[in-house]
Amino acid sequence: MRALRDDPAIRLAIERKRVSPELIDEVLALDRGHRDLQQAVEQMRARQKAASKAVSGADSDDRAGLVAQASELKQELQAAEVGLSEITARLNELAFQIPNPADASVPDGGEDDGEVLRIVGDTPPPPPMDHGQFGSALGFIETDHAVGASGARFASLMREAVFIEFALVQWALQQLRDEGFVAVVPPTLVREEAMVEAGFFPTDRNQVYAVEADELFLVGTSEVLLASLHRGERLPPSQLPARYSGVSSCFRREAGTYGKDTTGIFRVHQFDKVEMFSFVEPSESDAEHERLLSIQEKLIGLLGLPYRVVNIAAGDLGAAAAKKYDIEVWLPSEGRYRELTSCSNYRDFSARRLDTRVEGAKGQANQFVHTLNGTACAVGRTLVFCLEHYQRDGEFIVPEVLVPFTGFESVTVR
RNA sequence: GGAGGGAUGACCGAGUGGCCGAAGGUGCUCGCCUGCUAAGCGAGUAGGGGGUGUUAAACCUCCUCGAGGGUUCAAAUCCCUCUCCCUCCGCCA
Repeated sequence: MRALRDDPAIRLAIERKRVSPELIDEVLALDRGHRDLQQAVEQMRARQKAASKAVSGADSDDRAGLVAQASELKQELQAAEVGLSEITARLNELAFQIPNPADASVPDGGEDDGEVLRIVGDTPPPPPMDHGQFGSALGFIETDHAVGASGARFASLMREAVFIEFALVQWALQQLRDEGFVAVVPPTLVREEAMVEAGFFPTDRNQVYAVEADELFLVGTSEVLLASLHRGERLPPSQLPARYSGVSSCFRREAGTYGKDTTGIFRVHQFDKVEMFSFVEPSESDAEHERLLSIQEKLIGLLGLPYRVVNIAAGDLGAAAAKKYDIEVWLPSEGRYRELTSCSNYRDFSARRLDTRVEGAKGQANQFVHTLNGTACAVGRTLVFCLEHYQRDGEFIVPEVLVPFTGFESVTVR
């Protein structure tokens, strides 16, 4: 990453993510200074080592003098090392704030500047009830007690909704198994280290719940654990691509969203999600990105939901993503498209932090793998869309593909 | 929660202050030998950072023996902290 300091294109790609040029300048300057100092320190260390080595061969007459000499070099070395570690620490701190550069195919701009790639399906008018009202009427969504026990943005799913929830999970997992994904139920509490390596900290720290007493963090997505599956490993090329599907509850503080989506369960602190994660050869990551997207489109298509695909603009990308597609589904009660899934190519951003590499061909250096992730099924939110699109005269019709898993075809308001 | 034991290269395993980036073995690669197979013989075989170099080769240098810190002229080896694994006891299932 720092090796790409000389490529002006990279710099531009980073600046498109709304990073101040001053930060980049400072990092580059620090880097220059760091390397110079490192050279100097290494030379001193080499001399010191040589002096120290001379001691072992010397007989007792010379010994005292040689030790004194080595000792002196040691003093100088230590002084220089202090300077080096200071500059290293500062460099690291700043360098960690530099996001993954945006891909060339990513549009400029912010939240509203995403490029709509395609639109699939019709946009029906609002149903009689929005998903919250309908969910309550069906006895699917219970918030009163949940708010009392846990606070705003928490809810219980009840009755048939629970079976629909697990039907979605089961169905999605089976689809992914057919696509070659290895299913994983990972831990949802992780150490800080895991958050950093997966690329969430420091940037998204305020979105994460912390369990202070044990210094653990509740994951916002199973991606964190899936990423760590090959941490520190050098994979033989034959093991790639490696694809995993994770199921877990996800916890998000949703800081900074006060007043948004306060009705129903569109935006809650806790939800279940089936996630896809791929480790691939660097040359394969663009193709894999399209592949993950096509799986998402297939799943949403099978559920019969109308959607559009958006290529997210540079300023709206997270730190780790070089490129991201969101699939937004039409939410009839609001008369607009709302995000259901997203799918990112991190390239080697988190692979560097995780130290996950592929072995190079004979004589070639090992390379960092590329990692990608995408939502297969955000269960709660999928239910939201289904509650609006499958509302027929006060009756909820179970999407056809889920019926084998639920064992019932519809639910009537009681 | 209490008491011990451990973590070394792809793997097994030696190594209690300098000659250790690391014996030996297995595996793997290359070569030889053999009519195929097995056996045998010889050689090679860690990763990462920085630098010189037009790419590559090559070379220089530093770091890495679970992680981090300390002692020392010198640490795989001594001290401290942490993580993980194993055994025993307790506890809960």
